[in-house]
Amino acid sequence: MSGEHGVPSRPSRRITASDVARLAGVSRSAVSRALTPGASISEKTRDKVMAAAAELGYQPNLMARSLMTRQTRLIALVMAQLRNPFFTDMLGMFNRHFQERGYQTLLLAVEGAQGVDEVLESVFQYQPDGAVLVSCSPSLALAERCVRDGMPLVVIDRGADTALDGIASHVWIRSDRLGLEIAERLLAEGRRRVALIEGYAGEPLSERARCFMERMLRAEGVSVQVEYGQYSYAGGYAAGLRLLRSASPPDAVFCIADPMALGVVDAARLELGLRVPEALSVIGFSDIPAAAWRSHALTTARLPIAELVSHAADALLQRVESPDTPAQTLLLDCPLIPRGTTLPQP
Amino acid sequence: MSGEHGVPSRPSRRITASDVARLAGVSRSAVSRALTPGASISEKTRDKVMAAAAELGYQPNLMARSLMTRQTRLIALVMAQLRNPFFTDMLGMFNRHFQERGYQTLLLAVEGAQGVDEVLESVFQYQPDGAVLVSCSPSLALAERCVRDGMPLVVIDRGADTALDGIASHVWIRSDRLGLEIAERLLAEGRRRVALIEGYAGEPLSERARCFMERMLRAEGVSVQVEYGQYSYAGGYAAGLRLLRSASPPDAVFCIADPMALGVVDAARLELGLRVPEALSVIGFSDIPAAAWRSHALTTARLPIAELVSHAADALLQRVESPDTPAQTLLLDCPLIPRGTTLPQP
DNA sequence: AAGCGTTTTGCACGCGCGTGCAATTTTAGC
DNA sequence: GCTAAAATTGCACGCGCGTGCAAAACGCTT
Repeated sequence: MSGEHGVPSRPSRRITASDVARLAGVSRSAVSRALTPGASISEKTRDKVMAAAAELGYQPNLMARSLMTRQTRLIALVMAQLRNPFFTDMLGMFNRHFQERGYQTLLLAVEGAQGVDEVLESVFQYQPDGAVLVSCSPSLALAERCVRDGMPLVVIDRGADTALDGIASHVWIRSDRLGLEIAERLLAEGRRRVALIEGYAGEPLSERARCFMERMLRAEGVSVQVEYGQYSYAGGYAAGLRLLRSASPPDAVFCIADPMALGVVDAARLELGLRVPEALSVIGFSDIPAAAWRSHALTTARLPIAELVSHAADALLQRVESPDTPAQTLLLDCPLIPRGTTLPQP
Repeated sequence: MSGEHGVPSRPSRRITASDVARLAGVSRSAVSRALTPGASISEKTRDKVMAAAAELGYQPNLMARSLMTRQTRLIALVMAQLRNPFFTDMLGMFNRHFQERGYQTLLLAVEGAQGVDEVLESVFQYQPDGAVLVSCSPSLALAERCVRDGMPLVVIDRGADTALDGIASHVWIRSDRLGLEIAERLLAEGRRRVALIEGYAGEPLSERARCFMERMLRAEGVSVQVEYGQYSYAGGYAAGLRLLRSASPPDAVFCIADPMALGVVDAARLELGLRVPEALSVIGFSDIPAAAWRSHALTTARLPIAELVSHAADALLQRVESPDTPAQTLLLDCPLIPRGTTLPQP
C-alpha cells in the first residue's frame, strides 16, 4: 500500500472497489451491491461500505461499469457551426437537460473538411447512449448502423431531407408557414421590391428562404433579388449597402438570420440616412437578444430554441430508455414578433 | 451469428475485436496490434485485419481500452455561466483545440445550488485525462486529489484566489493593469463623476472593478458610485437610467461587461437624449461582436479569448501528456479599443 | 434444539481490450 | 541445407466492474 497517507507519491492508482472492500472488510461484490439501488444487501454492510467509500473518496469507474451495463450515460452532441452563438445557446440547454436526467454531454464539432460521418464514426468509440445532430445529417447507411447498434439519433435543423424519416427523430421548425407569413406580411405592407439575404452563395437556399421566395414569386408585380451576408452583421451591412445603392433598391428585406438584419438596418439608417421602416422594412430570423435592443427593435421571427431543445432531448432520452419507441418528427412554429423595423399592421 | 446480414434484429451486439479476428482468421491480439501504431505485426496480417475491420465497420471500444491504457482521451470542461455567450465562445474554441489533438470534450455545467466540487466529483467517474474549469474553482482538497490521481487542472477566470497556485494551472487576464488603464483614460478625459456598473449586488467586486475603483479613489475630486446590471443589456439600460436620472448623474461609466455598456449607451442616447461621448463616456469589457457595430461603436477592452483558450489548452495537454510538468500561471493583457463612446484622446 | 424458508454473502465469470511471454514462423548467414 | 537470430503470433492474464449461483448466515416456527 504505497502513498496511502501523506505525500502524494507517484501517480498512485486511483481508488477502486477492491480498496473500499478491503477497508470495509467485505468482498468486492458487496461494494458493487452497496452502490446498486435494487441490490440484495443488508443495511449494516451497506453502511460499512458507504463509510469506507466516503473515507477513501471512492468514485466508481464508469468506463469499467459501462462494459457490463452496456450503457455509458453519455450523449453525443454533434454540432456544425459551433461559432454561431445561436447554436451554442442550444448547447447549454441540451447539456442542462441531459445533466438533469443523469447523462453527460460529449461535445463534437463538425468543422471544415471532415464530414459528419467521419465525426460520428469517431464518437462511436465512446459508445454513447444516443446522439443529437445539429445542422448536419449523416449518411443513411451510417444512421442505420447507429440505430441498429442501439444508439438512437435525433436531428435538429435537417432541412427538407427526408431520407432519415423513421430512423432518426427530427425536431425543427415549420419553415413553410414561416416563409409564407413573412412574405405575406411584407406584401400586406404594400412592399413590391423585395430582397432576400441568404448566408452563402454556394449553398442551397434554406427552407425558410425557399418558402418565402415561392410565395413572393406567386404575387403579381413583385420582384425579388437575392444577396448574401455570411450570417454576420458585417456581411449584412455590406449586402444592405449593395442592395440599397443599386439601380433598383428594395423597399423590404428578409434576412434569414438576425445579425444580418441588424447590419442592414444600420447600413440603411446610419450610412444612407434612410428611414426604417418607412422607406424600408426589415425582417430577421431567430430573435437573438440584440434584436430586442432599443437601438434596433428588429421585427423578427422567434426561433423557439428552448422548446426545440426540450422536445429533442425528450425524444432522444425516450428512445434511449426504451429502445422500441419509434422515431418521431416534430415541427414547431416560429411566431413573428412585430417590432420597429416593419410598418404597424393596419 | 444473429442478424449478421439483412434485417436489424434485436440490439445485436456491437462489433468487437473478436468478430474482426474471426473474419480475418487471426487471433484477437493480432487485431489489437494492427490498431496499435508501434506494435509488432507483419504487413500482411495488418492488411487482413484492416480489411475485416472496414468490412464490419469495426470501432474499438474506448471504454474497454481505457481500462488498460489508463487514459480516456477525454477532457472535462466545467463551466459556470453557460448562458453567457462569451463563455460559450470559449467552449467552441476549447473543443476545437482538443479535437485537433485527439481528445474529446466532456461538457459539464455548474448551475444553481450544486457546487463545483459536486460536479467535479461526478465527472471523476469518467476518468477524464484532464479538466478545464471556467469561472469556478474547486476546494483545495478536491483539487489536490484530482492532481494526485493524475487529472491535471487548469483554471480560467479564477479571480484573485491563489490557494490553488502550484496545483492547478491558471490562465487569465491582467485585471490590475486593465482597471488602471481604464480609470486613467477616463481621468485623462477630465471625467470626475464616475460610475461603475457591476453584475450583482451580493457578489464581491470583480478584480477589474476593484482595481478600477482603487485608482479612482486615489484621484482627487473624483466621486464613484456603483450600480448593478446583471451582466445584461436590459440590466445595464435600467442601471444607466437610475444613474443618469439621479441627483448627481455621472459623466463616465465603466461597465464590467459589454452588454451592460451597450444598454447604458442606448439609455443615454435614445431615452434621455444625451450625447455620447460628449456628455457621457462609456467603456465596456470583452469586445463582443455587437460592440463594434456601427450603431454603438463601443469603447471597450478586448478580452483575448482565443489566446486565453489556446494557452489554457496547451498548458493542460502539456501536463496531461507529461505529468511532471509543473502547474503554471499566465496572465494576458486586455488591449483597450477606443471607439466612439469615449472622447478622442488628446 | 432441530427444521425450514428467507435473506445475505462470496466466488467466479465475463464485459472488450492491451500486452508480456513463450511458442512459432520467417529470415539471414554460412 | 542447416542453424542462429529476428520477426511474428497466440496464449493467458488483468484492467474495474456487475451479476448469477451456490454456500453461508439469519429468522422463525414447531
